[in-house]
Amino acid sequence: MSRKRFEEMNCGVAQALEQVGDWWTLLIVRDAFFDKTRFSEFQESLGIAKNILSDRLRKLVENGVLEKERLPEPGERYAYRLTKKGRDLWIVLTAMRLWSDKWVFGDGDVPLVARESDSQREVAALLAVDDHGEPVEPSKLTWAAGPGRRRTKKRTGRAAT
Amino acid sequence: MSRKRFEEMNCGVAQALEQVGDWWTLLIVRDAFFDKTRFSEFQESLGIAKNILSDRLRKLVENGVLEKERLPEPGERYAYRLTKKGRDLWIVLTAMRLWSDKWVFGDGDVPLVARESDSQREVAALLAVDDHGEPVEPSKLTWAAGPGRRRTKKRTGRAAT
DNA sequence: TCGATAGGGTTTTGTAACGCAACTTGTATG
DNA sequence: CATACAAGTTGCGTTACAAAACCCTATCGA
Repeated sequence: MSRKRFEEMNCGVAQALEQVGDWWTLLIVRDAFFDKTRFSEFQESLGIAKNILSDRLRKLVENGVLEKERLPEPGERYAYRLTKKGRDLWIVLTAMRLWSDKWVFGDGDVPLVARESDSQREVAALLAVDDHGEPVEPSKLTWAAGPGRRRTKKRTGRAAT
Repeated sequence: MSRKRFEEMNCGVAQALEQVGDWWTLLIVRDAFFDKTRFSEFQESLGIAKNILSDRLRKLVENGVLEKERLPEPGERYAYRLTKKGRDLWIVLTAMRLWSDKWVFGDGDVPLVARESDSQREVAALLAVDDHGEPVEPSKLTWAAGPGRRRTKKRTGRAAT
């Protein structure tokens, strides 16, 4: 049976998974942040099968996360670059990396840090802020329906965010 | 052959994917944030097959993201609750949700918002900060090797973060 | 006490997705 | 002309996933 799709789920997490929730996709995006642009660069770096890489790159381009550009070099050479939408995934990757730093690697075993290039200050955490940039206390957060909230068809009640 | 594992990749993103990068896993965690605790609650909410749910819950418990508690109720009743490690995934879910709000739903179609319970202030963004809580400029960020950085075995050079 | 019901799974079975290797295409270079 | 390389495509075998059916334990109701 085909893998279940999350498109119809009225939930941002599900939608993000739909576009980048694949095993390889986020790693390709991560490599793109490291200025990798070429098919062969992704392939070597990730050890991914070529047909899988081909498929993922195509989907990423379709979804507007990457853009494909033909290079003026000899032969059929392409560059895959992050779009604005793709660069906005930076925060997702950072959230995952910080979580792993804390819970998988632990202090002292962190393999990679992000720094502001001029000041060399390190990104230590992500802070939730409101629309004025004022911090919001994470422990006090609750969820509420937004303007685009749909009821699901089957159950009238609570869940199925 | 078997799906490639990312355990050996010395990269936080890969490690996070290894533990919660599955199609269903993050959605289960999301439901856990909505105070769902019971097998049947997850199943109804997600429409997931019972064997898959069983498998994912087991792995989440193994990885310390959820803990399984036997309830004093009649029958074999269990509650699955987020551990501290699991609750720390809040930031990852939020990052994905905000990304989708911006790039998939768009303004006005956001299905869900997070608010501080007393002030009702809405989480509008995530801000990268250094260890003093001072904001870091995202556009200026670069990556650097951390203390736990390993070289990969096969290629001596550049990549394989 | 015997069946019905419910939660929380396992087993079975089919299929889609994955992974590998081999092949293809287009363009340069020796 | 032969070779090399990038960027795929094709074919094929295996695996993991999904759906449905089944199972086990426990309580409740008659």
